[in-house]
Amino acid sequence: MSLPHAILIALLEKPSSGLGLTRRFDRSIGYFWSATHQQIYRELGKLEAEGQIRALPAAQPTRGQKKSYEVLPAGRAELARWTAASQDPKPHRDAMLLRLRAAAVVGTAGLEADLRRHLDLHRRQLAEYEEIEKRDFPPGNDSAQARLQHLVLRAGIELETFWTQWLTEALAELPVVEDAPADPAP
Amino acid sequence: MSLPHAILIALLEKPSSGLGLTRRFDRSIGYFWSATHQQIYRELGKLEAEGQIRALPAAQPTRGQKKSYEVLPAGRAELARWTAASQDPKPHRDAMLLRLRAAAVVGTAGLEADLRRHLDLHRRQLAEYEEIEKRDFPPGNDSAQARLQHLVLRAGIELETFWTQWLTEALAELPVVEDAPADPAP
DNA sequence: CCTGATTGTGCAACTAGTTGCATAACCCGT
DNA sequence: ACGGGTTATGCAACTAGTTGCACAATCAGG
Repeated sequence: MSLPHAILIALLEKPSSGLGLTRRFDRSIGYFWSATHQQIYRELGKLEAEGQIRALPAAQPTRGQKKSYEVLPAGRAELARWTAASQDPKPHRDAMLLRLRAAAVVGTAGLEADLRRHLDLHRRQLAEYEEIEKRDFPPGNDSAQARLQHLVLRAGIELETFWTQWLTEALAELPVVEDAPADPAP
Repeated sequence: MSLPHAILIALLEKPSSGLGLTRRFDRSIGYFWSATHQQIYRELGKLEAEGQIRALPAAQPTRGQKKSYEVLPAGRAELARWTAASQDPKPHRDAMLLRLRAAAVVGTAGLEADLRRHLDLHRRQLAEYEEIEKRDFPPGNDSAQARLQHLVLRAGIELETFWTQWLTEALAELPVVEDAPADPAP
């Protein structure tokens, strides 16, 4: 149950509206957590009801009106509690690894195009993270906060680097095995 | 929707019962997909109803009876179709990255113990994968099937390697930023 | 033999995340 | 002042995964 905490972090870093949060989850926050706007609105409602956040006064909080939230002390306390609590790592699931393993039994036919597409997506993501790094973490800024945030961004960068390398290797393996033993061969 | 396909792969590699599958998902299959026994039994039921797999005859398929399944042609075809189909990568979510980012705002108090615990878990996982590599992929075996399976295992090994390095770095950052102190126990 | 642990299968309820759609205001060009 | 795009908020239904429990068969030890 981490989405509410991701939202608390984002709001502590900068109070925002639902859509503002959605945009930030699509961009920089995306390298450690992702969420759709529906999840975010639902969670904002819950967090407000629980007294962990509150809407900043602006005008009527009617529909179609921008409504910004800030974190209350209770929310900060809950976040600190959660951060320090022991948690088991969630099991990983990766469909691309699964598909490669499937290709070992049913053949690699049709796989190459999507491998290339994923490689491209990961390269773009990597480029974007490196852009963020250049912009937000220039050498010399060594405040404790910045170092921790940079560490998290580095994880994103290194994971994307891994995937681009791995997908490149996978593509190199493909042509060698280009057969499709689709049916039970005698 | 990948669990049924993970099961098809596992059954193609070796027909098994529900519990057998559960064990394999906990072990070697775990580096690309994980599932609980309840998920597996539910999915086996569905796959059988759809005619993608069938129970091997053994005795009465009553409760408490071991019941093994094998993949039917329809199942193999569906797996080949799924493998070749274009799929978007799922967004990643990692609670530990989230907690580090939280620590940048609410302090790192209480985090160290769990970082160490995770580091230990990833080291063990890495050792286990390297054991599998030594056992199942000795140098020289260069069949197409083996190369693809090895590639997938390498992904697991390299990801675990990344995490052990990253967590080590994270631990190195901690003492420097020990703010929000309550009762530090050195 | 009976008993209690282990193996093996399974249901039901819950939690988290996704998809599809609805609605309202506001902004801009004609 | 009107029609169409964009911004912003939100509900409802669905899918996937998790948790907690139930229950039958089998097997080992007293």
